[in-house]
Amino acid sequence: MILPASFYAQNACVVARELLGARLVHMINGQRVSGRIVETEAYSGITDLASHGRAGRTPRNLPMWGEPGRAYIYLTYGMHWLLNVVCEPVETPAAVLIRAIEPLEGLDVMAVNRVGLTRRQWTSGPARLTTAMGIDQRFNLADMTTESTGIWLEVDTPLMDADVLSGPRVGLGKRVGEPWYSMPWRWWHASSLYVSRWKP
DNA sequence: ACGGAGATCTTCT
DNA sequence: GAAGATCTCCGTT
Repeated sequence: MILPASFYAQNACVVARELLGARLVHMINGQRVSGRIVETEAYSGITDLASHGRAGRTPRNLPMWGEPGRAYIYLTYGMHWLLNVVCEPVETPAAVLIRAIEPLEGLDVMAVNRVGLTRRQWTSGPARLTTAMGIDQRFNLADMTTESTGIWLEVDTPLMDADVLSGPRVGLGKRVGEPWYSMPWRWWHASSLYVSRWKP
């Protein structure tokens, strides 16, 4: 079952938690390339100082104010595309960043897109997974609640709370005491080998 | 295992 | 003009 817009209309933290275990699918030339989501982060509201939505509406963050269930894709560090799903009602800036997936289908495609790297390196990071799955700015604003766009999220393996951990978000000023650091808005599958910043 | 730096360019101050 | 929701390579330990 493809996740509907009503699902994404919920609070971004709820969506981030519930997306763990869902499957991200990209149809490439009739072939399913997919993976199970094992790590997410929530960004919500103009009071979230870590979010692109903090400074009001800008050309880049416009998708965050739009329809829930759309893709928000942007370039970071001049070379990496990051995939978010827009959440909460229209006019509320919120999104969930997909940070890591476990490869499931189209492994041959991923191997080509991530040549020279180990399987664990294919998709264990927000920019790694977009590269592996062939997702870039072409899909910004794409509707992820229908197969017609070629990219969507579907129900796969819902996780129990016992299998889920949460903590501070990654990659923002790492100083303890900053307001965004105190918010544990990153969720991950505790036992997955494909979580970013994985430590043995 | 860990840390530092370079890559590369858009966005906002 | 500086920083950025990152990744990889190369150095040292």
